[in-house]
Amino acid sequence: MATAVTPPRGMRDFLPADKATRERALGVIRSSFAAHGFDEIETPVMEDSMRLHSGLGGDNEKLGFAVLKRGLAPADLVAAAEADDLLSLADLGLRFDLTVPLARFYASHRAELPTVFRSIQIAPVWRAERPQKGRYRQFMQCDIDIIGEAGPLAEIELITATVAALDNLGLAGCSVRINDRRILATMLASWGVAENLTERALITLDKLDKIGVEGVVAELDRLDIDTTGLPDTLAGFADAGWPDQADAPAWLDEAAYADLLALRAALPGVTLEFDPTLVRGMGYYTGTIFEIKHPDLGYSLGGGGRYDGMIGRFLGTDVPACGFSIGFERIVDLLADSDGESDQAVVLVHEKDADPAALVALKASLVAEGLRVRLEKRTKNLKALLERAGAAGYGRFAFVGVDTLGAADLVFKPLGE
RNA sequence: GUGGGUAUAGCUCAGCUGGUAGAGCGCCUGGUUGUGGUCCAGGAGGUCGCGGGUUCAAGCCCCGUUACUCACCCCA
Repeated sequence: MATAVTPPRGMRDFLPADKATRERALGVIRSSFAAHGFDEIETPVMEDSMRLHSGLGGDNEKLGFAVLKRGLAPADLVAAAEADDLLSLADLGLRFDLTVPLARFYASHRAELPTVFRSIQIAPVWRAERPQKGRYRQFMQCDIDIIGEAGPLAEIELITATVAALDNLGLAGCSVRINDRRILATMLASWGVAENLTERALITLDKLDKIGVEGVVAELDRLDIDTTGLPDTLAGFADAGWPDQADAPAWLDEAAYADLLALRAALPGVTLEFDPTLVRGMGYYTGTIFEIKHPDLGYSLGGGGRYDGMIGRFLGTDVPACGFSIGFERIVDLLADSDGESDQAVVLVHEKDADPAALVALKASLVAEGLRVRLEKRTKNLKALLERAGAAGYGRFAFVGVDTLGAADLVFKPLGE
């Protein structure tokens, strides 16, 4: 049974009903973004291996699928093994996100793009992770990015467009958690955390809502970080909300926090939650970071932030950039499968020996009227056939008999009875 | 990378303390119905994931392995 007819691990086939739901959702997201002035681009699914492993992808770099160089000889394998550098056998890799390719794209086409470029990317990415619920090895990301805007307008436009897309999908209850890398940096510095431990400390801090204050303190202790007084500070995070600026805690970076307050004021229709423990894994973020939270899920529906340093890695001169990504697979898992039957889609049930030319002519006349038409050979079990057609979105059916000469002779009945 | 669960017909799953492989749905055939979605009868379809072992005898017990799945880590 479990033969090799299943798709590759963590990757999926989509049946017609799933595909229809996905395409509908993609259409909503695409048009929502476009309405807010973003323009869609496309880049190759592979990038140069060196570029993917330039240190910008954080831990995701380790999860990249590498593509072997063509024409490798056994001696090449031996040499790579001896040098302990297997990655040298690959010159290409499948992209693990859409941000690194975008930075490459922008560096390549800057002259042809507007000063402030607002991009849409809706495309699959690949990560060699262990699959589980809501996690796949091939998945769609829906990214919008604004390149060339250093001010808060970028964040405001990104959050507005993303929230609009979620609203248009009918997804209720989502909120946006927000923080700033500068706040995190100042916080850790105020605790006296050494530079080389900040990454580890941030990962630990990120887990506060899962392992609690005691868990975080214990992990930080293990990193040899002085945790005196920390339990009180961390406990305060739980119900911190938006602290009063005049009465701000000592660890809070005032300038960065003022920027966040300005964002909140500019986004009155959006549920923005300030969360000083929001970290996000990507090392390339430099300023604001945000994540979409859904009350029913333990993982985020998307996220993003400002990455002002990244384009400069490819271009030589720094260009400010900020992006927001929707995790399409996690969104679509939440959407109802409400395909809905359409009266404009009809099924013609005919006998096995019906004349093909007559059937197709009949069908063509209905198609010309704007209907969607499927021919079905009559089976012994009509009920099953009709139920499947109904599930596929067809709303009516009619029998084609020997006395059916044209569309006018068809008697349509509703499906889904 | 770590840990748990599962693997039997096309699909969903039963299968007791080891003793000749089962159901429902779907599919096919004949009849019934005759503007038809009903019902009746019959039929096809399974190396029980794969490889070893224990036993007179293994779908069931033991070891290994692969795949799927859930959780952790991390992430969308």
